[in-house]
Amino acid sequence: MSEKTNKIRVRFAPSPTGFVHIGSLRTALYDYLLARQKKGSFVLRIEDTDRNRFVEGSLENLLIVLEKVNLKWDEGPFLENGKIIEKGEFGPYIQSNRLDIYKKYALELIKKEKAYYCFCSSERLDEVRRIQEVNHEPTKYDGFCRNLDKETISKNLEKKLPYVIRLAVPKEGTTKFSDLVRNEVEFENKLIDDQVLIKSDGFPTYHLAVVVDDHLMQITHIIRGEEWLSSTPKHVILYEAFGWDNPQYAHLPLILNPDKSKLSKRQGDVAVEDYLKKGFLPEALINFVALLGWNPGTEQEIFSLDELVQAFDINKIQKAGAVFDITKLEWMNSQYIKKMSVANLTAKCLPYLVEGGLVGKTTSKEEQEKITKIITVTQERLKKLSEIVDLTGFFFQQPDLNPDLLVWKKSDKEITKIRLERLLKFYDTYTERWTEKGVEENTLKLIEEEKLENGPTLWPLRVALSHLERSPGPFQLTWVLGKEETLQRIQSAIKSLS
RNA sequence: GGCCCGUUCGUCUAGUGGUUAGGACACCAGGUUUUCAUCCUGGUAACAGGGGUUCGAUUCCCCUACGGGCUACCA
Repeated sequence: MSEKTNKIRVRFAPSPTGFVHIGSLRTALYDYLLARQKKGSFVLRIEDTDRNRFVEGSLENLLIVLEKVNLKWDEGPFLENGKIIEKGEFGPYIQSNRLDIYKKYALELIKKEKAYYCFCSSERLDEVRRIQEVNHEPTKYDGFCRNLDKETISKNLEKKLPYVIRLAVPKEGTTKFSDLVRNEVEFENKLIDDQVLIKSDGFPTYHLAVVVDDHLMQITHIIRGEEWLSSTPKHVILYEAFGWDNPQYAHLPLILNPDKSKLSKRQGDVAVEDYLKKGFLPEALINFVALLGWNPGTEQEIFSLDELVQAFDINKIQKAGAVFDITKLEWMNSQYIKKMSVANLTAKCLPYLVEGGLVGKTTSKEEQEKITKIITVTQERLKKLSEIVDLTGFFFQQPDLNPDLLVWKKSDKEITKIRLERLLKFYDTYTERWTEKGVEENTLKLIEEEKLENGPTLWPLRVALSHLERSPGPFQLTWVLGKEETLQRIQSAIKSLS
C-alpha cells in the first residue's frame, strides 16, 4: 500500500450503465472543485460490480462526456487512441478488475466474525420478506445463517452450495456518523439489514466494494447523492469491522423533476449527452448545475470553472432538493452564447446547419462569409445551438410568402406596393458600399425626405426579405443577403402583391 | 408500513433573534424598435401550520402536515 498522504483525495465513482446522469455530473463537478481548490487529487473509479446492468460502450461514453465538460481527473481510466488505459498508483480503478481484493477482505471479515456465509435460497428470502410485510415488520434478513456451526458451513462449502457473504451487523446500539451537509445522523442497529457483501456470483456488492476501495485509495471525502444516506451506516459498520477510519461524508441533495420527484427520464432529459447534443454549452451546463444545491452567498451567477474552484465551499451545500429548471438553464446558456466570438459560435453552429441540411459539408469562401453574417445577426436570439436551424432556415430557402403579411398593420396593399417599388429602385441604383449601417442610414434618409414613414416601408421590406412574421431587422437582412439577393426578394414580393 | 432526510416568492436561492425578507430565472407592465429577440426601467410574488422559549421569532426547540429518499445477491 502507498504511504498515507495528507492530501485531499476525492473520487467520482459512477456505474457504467448507460448515459451520464445530470446528477452524476454535479457530483463529479463538486468532486472536481474540492480536489482542485485543496490541491488534492480527483480519482475516477468505475463501479461495475453489477454485470446485469453493464451497458456496452458506456465507459467510453462516460470518459468522453467528462472530457467534453472539461472535468479533468488525475487517476483512473483514460481513453487514449480509442483504448482504455489506467493511470495512477492506486489501481486498478475498474472494480471488476479488483475481485480478488474484495474476496480477500470479505474473508478477513469472516475470520473476525464480522461477516458470515449465508446459504439461503432466494425463495426463502422472498418468503421471509413476505411474512415480514404481512406483519408490518421492517423487511430484513432474519439471520438464519448467522450462527451456523462450523461443520455445516464447511460441508456446504464442500458441496459447492451457492452462498453469499453477509455483514454481521451488531444487534444493539446505534450507528452514527457526521455528514458535511446534514451534520449528525443516527440509525438504530437493529433496523440495519445484514447486508450482502459478496454475491453468489463472486462479485462484491456496492457496499463492500465502496468501503474497501475508498480505504485502499485513501479517499478523504465521499461526495455522493442523498439516496446513499440510508446505506451509510452499513459502510460505517464496515469501516469499524475492518478497524479503519471513516472518511468524511457529504450527501448531496437530490436534483428533482418539476413535480419534486427524483430527476428521471420520462419528465425530460437526464443525460448530459442529450443536453450537449441540443446545443447547451458545457460551460453553461457546468455553471448551471453547480448552482443547483450550492451557491457562494454572493449575487454572482455566472461562473467559469476556475471561478467555481475559487468560490466553492462544501459547507454551503443546500439540504433540500433542487428542481431542475430548464428555462433558467436556457437563459444561462444564452448568456454564454452572447459572450462568444462570432468565429467560435459559427464553428459551433456549423455542425447543426450541416445536419439540418442548410449547408453542405464543404463550403466555399463566399458561403462561409454568409454563414458568419447569419450567425452575427442571430447570436442574440439563440438560447441553444440547435435552434440555429429553425432561426436561420429562411436565409437559405425562403418559406412560402403570405402576401397579406407584407402589409403593415396600419397600412394597406396599395401603399405597401408603392413603398417596395420605391425601395427596389433605390437599391437598384445604390452605389455606395453595401454595409448594414450605410444601407440603414441612407434608407432612413430616403424615408425622411420623401415622407414614406418607417412602419409602412420597413415592415414590408423586412417581410419581403424574410417572409416571416418575426425575424432580424431589415438592415441586418439586407446586409446578410447582399445587394443582388435583396433586389430579387423585393422584386418577387412586389410580384406577389399584384 | 418502517427508517432517514428535508420545507424562504412558481423555480434556483440570500439572509438575520428586531430587515421595507435581498438577488436571479420565469411572469406582467412601460421604454427602445418596422416585427420578434436583445437591452433598459418598474411591478406582482415567499418564510408550510400549530405550540412553546423570548421583550421580540422567518431565524432556537417540540409537534403536525406535506414532500422526498431508502427499505435487492442494483448502484
